[in-house]
Amino acid sequence: MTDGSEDGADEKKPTARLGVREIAKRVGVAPMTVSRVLSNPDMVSPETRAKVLQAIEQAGFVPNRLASSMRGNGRMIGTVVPPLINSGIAEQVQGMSDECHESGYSMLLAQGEFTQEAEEKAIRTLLGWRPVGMILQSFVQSETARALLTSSGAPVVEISEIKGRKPLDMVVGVSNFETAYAMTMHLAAKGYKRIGFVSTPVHGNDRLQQRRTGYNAALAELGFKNRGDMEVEVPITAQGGAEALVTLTSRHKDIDAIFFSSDTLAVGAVQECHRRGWAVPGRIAIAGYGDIDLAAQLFPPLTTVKVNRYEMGRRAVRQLLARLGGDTKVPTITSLGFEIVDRDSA
Amino acid sequence: MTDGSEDGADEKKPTARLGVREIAKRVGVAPMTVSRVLSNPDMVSPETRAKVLQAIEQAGFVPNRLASSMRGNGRMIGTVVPPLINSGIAEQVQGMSDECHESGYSMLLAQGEFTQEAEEKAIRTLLGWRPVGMILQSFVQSETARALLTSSGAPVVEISEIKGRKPLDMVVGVSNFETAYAMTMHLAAKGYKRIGFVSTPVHGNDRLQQRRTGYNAALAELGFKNRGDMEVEVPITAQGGAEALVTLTSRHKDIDAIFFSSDTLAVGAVQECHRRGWAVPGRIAIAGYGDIDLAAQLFPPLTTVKVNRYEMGRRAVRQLLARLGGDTKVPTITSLGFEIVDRDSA
DNA sequence: CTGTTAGCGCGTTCAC
DNA sequence: GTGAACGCGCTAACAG
Repeated sequence: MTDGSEDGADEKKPTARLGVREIAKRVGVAPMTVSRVLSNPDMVSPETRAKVLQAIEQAGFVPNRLASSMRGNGRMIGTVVPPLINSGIAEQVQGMSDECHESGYSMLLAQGEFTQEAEEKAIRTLLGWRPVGMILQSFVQSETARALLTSSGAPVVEISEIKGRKPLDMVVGVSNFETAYAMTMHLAAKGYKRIGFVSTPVHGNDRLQQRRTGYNAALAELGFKNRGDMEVEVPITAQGGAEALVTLTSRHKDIDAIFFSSDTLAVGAVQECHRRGWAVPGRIAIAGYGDIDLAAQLFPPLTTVKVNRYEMGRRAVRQLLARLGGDTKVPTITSLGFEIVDRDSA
Repeated sequence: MTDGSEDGADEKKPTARLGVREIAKRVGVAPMTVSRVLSNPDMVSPETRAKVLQAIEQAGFVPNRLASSMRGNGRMIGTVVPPLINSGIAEQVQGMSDECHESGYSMLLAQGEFTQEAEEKAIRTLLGWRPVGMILQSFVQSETARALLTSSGAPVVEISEIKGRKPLDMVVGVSNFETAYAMTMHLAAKGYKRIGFVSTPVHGNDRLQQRRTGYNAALAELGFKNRGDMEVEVPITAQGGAEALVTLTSRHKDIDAIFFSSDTLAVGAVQECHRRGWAVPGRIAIAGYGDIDLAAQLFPPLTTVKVNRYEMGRRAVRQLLARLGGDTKVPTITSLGFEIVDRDSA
């Protein structure tokens, strides 16, 4: 049944499946020895080791990590992220990926901006692979998902808002409230008195919610007015930013500054200003969030909130690995700093 | 040894590991029945099925895909991609991811721009997970890696240059040669006579190599000169684009157009022009590649080459799945179209 | 240092 | 429609 090409003899099937077993047979040692060469080379005598390694090389043998994982030696980290396009998430993924590979782990990726059901499904799928740890890009919404995560026993890092809801396990992030509060105050300090706020849809996104809250907290403290009419939600595209600018400036003739919750939006708005011949910040000041690569090069250079997304990704993985390494006093919450980068656009 | 908390009695360990076995026991059926409920529900009587599903739900059981994979029922696709930042690759990843999840597959991601050794290592790691298929973002360089891939038996899609080296298996992509040739001709047709070319480092990147070749082929056909001094390589950042603009314009006072191999670079160059008060395209024309979201919103709107990266990602996965589904006459090469988007910057 | 034994969770015969 | 037994590739634990 297996292969009809050779005689029925039981010797030397040409297609014998490659495994530690087969390698062991070829070298004349026990499978366990091969396994040790792979994971604890020091426990094997140099000569044996050399012979085994050579056989492995020559056979093109790649150890089966599925089997290792089943025996409790998993090296996979599962992660679910929002859409990569325009969002700055790409840098986080890069950071996670770099850190993972440097430590010999692989990264399983699931994507989507989530309804509770979709989030739950993604998490369920990931958990099916029995990852040794999970990294999520926001607080988990669904109760079922939280239960699943907990009972999986895998450590979890949420990259999210630092304050607020009780984390499932560990959190890495910045206080979005603080950043937005700080930027709003910064704009006020520079003399702007009518400050608008533009973001992508906040529903179900605790980071954006906190930014909006921070903005409003600052306004309240300053005694500035906002009956909700200083805020707009748009899709995360340059066009969205341009449209928000139009909406807000036509709604409020005297608006003098707009704080965008994403550099992508801010860049779009600046282009719209050029198109209309409006001076930035003369006619209207523009501030962004994220400090993307383009921000410093933009004309005029963009005032923005700098958060080190790449580092956030790395940290998340590092915390996970520390916990896995048995480090019992890994911090539950890691708050990365941020910076208000004051350039010319505001 | 397993758990010291309960009495030594052999009944009802509270932490009995959850598997089909355990679910089966709770419902009072055989493990196989549970398995069938999961994969071939129709083979089980409705009442039994309902009971099983309920037990699964209530226990929070997530089937172990590692085990399924070991039995030849894998649902994982491995992929190695260049850095996500600024590169437009994010859209491809999004496309792959969407298509994967819609079809019930998971995506294992490895990253890096590659030396041969790094590429080989990444591929080896991925193959360790026994993916049912692999998607690579360029032609595989290393002979060893090619051998590994081949002997793994997994179908492979290279997202790459369409023409040139013989593909390992399947290819999805555009002809970068054609696109660059077309854009260069387009610029010439609009009257530009001194056309420069800027790209990120082409070494080891067949797509960029083909773009440069296409550009040069067009120049030659047009009778335009380029002794290599009309070309510059810079990092893939907005700043890189700005610097390339400066380099090229100071080297050639009469240069009248620059074709950037990436929109990111072109956007940076346009900002530099604003800074210098140069009219675009009056003083110098700028063309990009990729048609990123910002391109259409840029001031002035960017003339660029549009390739549907998201769709490329989806197609790659679809080809893989078609092959896996037993479709024997899956095309080996899929060439997606492209479009010269003529806007105002050139 | 090396070999032996047992079993991870599931799918797959092949009987009933 | 259902169940029992075996094996996938690897490795922890214990001998030798």
